[in-house]
Amino acid sequence: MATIGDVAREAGVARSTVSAVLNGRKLVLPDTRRRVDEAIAKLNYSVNAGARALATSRTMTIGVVVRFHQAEFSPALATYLVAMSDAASERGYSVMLLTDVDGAGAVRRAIAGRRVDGLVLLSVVDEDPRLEPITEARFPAVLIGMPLERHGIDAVDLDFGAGARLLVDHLADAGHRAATFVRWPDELYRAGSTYAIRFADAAREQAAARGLDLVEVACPVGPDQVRRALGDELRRPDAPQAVLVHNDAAAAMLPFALRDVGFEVPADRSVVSLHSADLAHLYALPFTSVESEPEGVVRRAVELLLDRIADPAADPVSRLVPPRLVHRDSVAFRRPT
Amino acid sequence: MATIGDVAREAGVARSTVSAVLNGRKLVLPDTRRRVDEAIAKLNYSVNAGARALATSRTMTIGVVVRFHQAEFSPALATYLVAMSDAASERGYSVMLLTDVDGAGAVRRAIAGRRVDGLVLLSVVDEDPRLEPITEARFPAVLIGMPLERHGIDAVDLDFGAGARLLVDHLADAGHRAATFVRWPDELYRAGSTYAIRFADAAREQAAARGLDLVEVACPVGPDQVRRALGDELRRPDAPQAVLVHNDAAAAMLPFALRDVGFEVPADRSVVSLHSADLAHLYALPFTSVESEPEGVVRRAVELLLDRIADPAADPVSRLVPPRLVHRDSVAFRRPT
DNA sequence: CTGAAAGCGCTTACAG
DNA sequence: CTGAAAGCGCTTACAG
Repeated sequence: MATIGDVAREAGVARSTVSAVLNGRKLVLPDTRRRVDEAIAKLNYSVNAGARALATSRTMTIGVVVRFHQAEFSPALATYLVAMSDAASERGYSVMLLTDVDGAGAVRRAIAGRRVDGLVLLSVVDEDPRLEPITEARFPAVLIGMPLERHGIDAVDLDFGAGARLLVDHLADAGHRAATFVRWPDELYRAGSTYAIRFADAAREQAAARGLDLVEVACPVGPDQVRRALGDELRRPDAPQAVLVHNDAAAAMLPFALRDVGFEVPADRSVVSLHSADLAHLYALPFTSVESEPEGVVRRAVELLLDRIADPAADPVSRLVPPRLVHRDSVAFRRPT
Repeated sequence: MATIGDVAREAGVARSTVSAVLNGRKLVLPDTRRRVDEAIAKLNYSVNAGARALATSRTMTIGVVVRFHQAEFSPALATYLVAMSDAASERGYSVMLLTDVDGAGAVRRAIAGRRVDGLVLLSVVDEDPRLEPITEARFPAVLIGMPLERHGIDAVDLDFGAGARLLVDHLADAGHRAATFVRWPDELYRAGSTYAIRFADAAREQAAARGLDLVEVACPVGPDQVRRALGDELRRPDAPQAVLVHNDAAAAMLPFALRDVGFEVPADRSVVSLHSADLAHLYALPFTSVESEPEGVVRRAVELLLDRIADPAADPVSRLVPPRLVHRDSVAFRRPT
């Protein structure tokens, strides 16, 4: 493999001159630049990223720390990772995958080995143990997720609170006065899942404000159990005419549960949901809904991280990505009773 | 951040001595080693991976080239990526994500920038354009997928042919003489999807050998269309009593399609399938089946790659991971007619 | 067994 | 505008 020295020799200039044209610095005579470019092409030269990293102490790679969490909906993870890599490479960065059951250890090692310029943490929860090594080293990082206590670390996430309000308003605007709120299992809230908590809190508050009665149902785990639980709930004689869903498994199974009990949407039930965009696509979910925005969230995260790398001392920033309501005619208008 | 020089000074030895203990070389007096270890602990030193890479010309990272393919079942991708990272880090390697619509370009750049010691290509198809830059540079790489022409590149994949034979045998052993073969859309075969082709070829051959009539149904794309197509097929009066599935969307929708037409498994239909392990888990698929083995395949791929990096001149190897049949009582015994 | 020296392939002041 | 020199943080022969 050719080195910068080979190119310099071929072009009859100093290595620093080659470096100058490589880095697009001015102050190189057009003619010299041309000779260097020719030498580069002739030798098929390409700069050694590692050597450059050592000289500049910038690796031009960001680490993405994925939390290993069987319980959650993993299919969406690939979308986040690919989007991350795409967004990063647009800005000249590469992405290194950091997986380890011991997330804090992975973070610590990544920082210590100086293999990355910054970190993106996926699926951040409240009291996330991965935050400590970051604050300790004052290392550039951004959280995807919005824990209550961010310890001065930048964070970005979909605005789940606003999403909940959008959905509740949509039901209330259509004249509904009560809704079944199908939500995640209790464990998820206890585990500090920030999006689940923010959605539920906002949903309750907005429902109260709009005079919508919320009947909460915590879903079990596992497709069959979910389907059965939904069926039982739908069959209840005093069940509300509307369903508000924040639970990917439930959103996926609801069409089947509705069919099980012979209900049509929106004739028998109005349904709104907030769920993963991947899930919606995979199951072709037919509900008016707010969907996660992996590309938007990830793009913001990468922007924030590069800003942070550029200016480590700037004030910490938290960014909520505004949710969008996608209409799919799953809500019927009810006359106020 | 402390450097090796700081440690050497602290311990009162030469930098080369620190390097020796760092790399576990013998020939360091126990006492010296102890002093060095103490200095390392005191300074919280950790070797700079980039500098080491430059000195050794081994980056200790492998690149994974993911092909961006909306049509396929992406949810499984995350499992492959995480498994890859886990397997790599067990061996002291990191994983860099290489995503680019231009796969060949991504490969070329990764090789040129010397950011990785080797490459793993995901979802390889026949005539895959990413192979050329690899053979051209004689760069260590392994394919996940088994294209007809491997150009001397190592490859590993689940043995889809053996999987097909296992399933066909299972039906034939149970006395079935005919089966509906629900397979992928024609485009996938035309696109050179190696697993689809190998499964279909082996299924046909084994079915012929075992006297099992195969009625082929190429599934459409999209959950609703798939479900409808399956329902139509099941309702056909002359349809076989058995169903052989190789199509993830169909496997996922089949339980619902069966319910749509009021069929029980295995009473009304015997079903066997080969599908993604992630899919099986996500939908809790109740079929006797062969499942993809992401962890096994990925682990083998990483092993092969590290072997290749260690010995670039060794003969190319192709490894088929043996499939396992998981029994779920979805096949009924039929008396020979 | 330990240490001084050269080198990995770059970049970046700094003279000229 | 160009080039010689030092340095980034390691490793690896090679003397001693």
